[in-house]
Amino acid sequence: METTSVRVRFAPSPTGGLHLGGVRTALFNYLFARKHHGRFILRIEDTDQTRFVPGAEQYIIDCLNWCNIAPDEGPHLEGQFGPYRQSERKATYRQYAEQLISQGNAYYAFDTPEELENMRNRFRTEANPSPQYDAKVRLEMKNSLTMTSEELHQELEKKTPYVVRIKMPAGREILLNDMIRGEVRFQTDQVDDKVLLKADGMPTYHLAVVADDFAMQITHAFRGEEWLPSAPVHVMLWEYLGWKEKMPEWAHLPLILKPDGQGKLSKRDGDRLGFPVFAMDWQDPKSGELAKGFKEMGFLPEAFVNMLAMLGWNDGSGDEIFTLTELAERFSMERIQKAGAKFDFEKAKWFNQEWIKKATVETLLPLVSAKLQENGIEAEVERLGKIIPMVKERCQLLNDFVQ
RNA sequence: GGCCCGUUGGUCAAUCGGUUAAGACGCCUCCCUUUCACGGAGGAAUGAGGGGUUCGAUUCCCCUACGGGCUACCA
Repeated sequence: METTSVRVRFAPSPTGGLHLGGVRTALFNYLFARKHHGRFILRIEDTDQTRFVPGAEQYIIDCLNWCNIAPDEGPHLEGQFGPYRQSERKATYRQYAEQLISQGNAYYAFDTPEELENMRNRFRTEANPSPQYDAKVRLEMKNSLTMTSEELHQELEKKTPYVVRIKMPAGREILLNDMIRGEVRFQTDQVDDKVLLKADGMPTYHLAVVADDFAMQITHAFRGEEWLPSAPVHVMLWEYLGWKEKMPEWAHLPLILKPDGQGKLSKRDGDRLGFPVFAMDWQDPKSGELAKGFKEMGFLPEAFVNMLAMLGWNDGSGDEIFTLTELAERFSMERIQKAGAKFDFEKAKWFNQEWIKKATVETLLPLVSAKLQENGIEAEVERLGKIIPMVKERCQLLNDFVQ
């Protein structure tokens, strides 16, 4: 049946440059789709109007194209599951939020930011530094669970700003079967009543992923490990909305860590240690600040993608140099590492060197001559064609040809 | 603090109860080479700690330690 075919999505927010971890998530989605002859979808999660950055969406598409992992469906393509931009699906989210409210699985909350702050201050103790809006406190807050229906109608009538929160059930255990981690269990009492619909009418990530993964018939949902703690919210939503049988299989990918020290790799680490963390150059339209990309630094896309695939995954053979097609053939979620991996720029350069050695003069020639031109050097094609094979053995980066 | 995830050399990592615990990057030594690189031959370097289970644990279970993530009307 058609409906059982694999559909996966890469769902970034258009908030800036495309980070290594983001590209790798996209890559694993792509590889999985190719391996299973499925569809790879790009969905733009632009629900946070305050963080929206113009140009970021096109930039993401450009990065995927450069990496040769172009999506099959997306905002820039035809597709029967659109729109592929969440800002354009706004109406559907509200509809689901209202459905949840009428079912008693969600509620209106009128607490102002100040009131929330007060609540946190009031409940904050040494033992509980960050109090949550959960079953214990929701009955003390200003929401449709604590108001009479008259009060509720009044507030709604007055157009008082509100959010919609999920009502997490009490005393339940939620079991998540993660393709990488196996069974993960959560107690519903430990998770708070997350906001589903914001005061501006936009959904939060939580509502949007579930609604869209359902609408777009996503069969396997891969995302970074930072999402694991909110997975129980998503599972509850799939259940509340009555789609539990259609819930995708989850996989939470390990993080890419700083080469030194600890923690997630950030753009700052790249600046500090002298390597890029974005796929391509990214210029922030506001500050004008330019962040270097692997492409501009002289990486071949084949090498970049190869390197990323091997960061947290291997096929068990010990081989390391693979084309995208070979990767797709050998790829399996089960062989993805559970622990985060420290990024090693030296190893990344080695991958590039291997790919430069493998590359033919024909593929290198236009790239090298472009590099030379960037540096104001004009070179005859014929001469270049002779020089490249002589020097490519000693080049780690495309930029090394310039010297 | 709570919840969740993780832990094999400096780094990426193989091993799916029995191995002299692969391989790669980096590092070191030597060879090749006018230099660098490439290539070749070697070398140093690893199972966090403690309990179990088992004839036998890196591998399975528990505890501890350590690391990471989350704890927003951000994703």
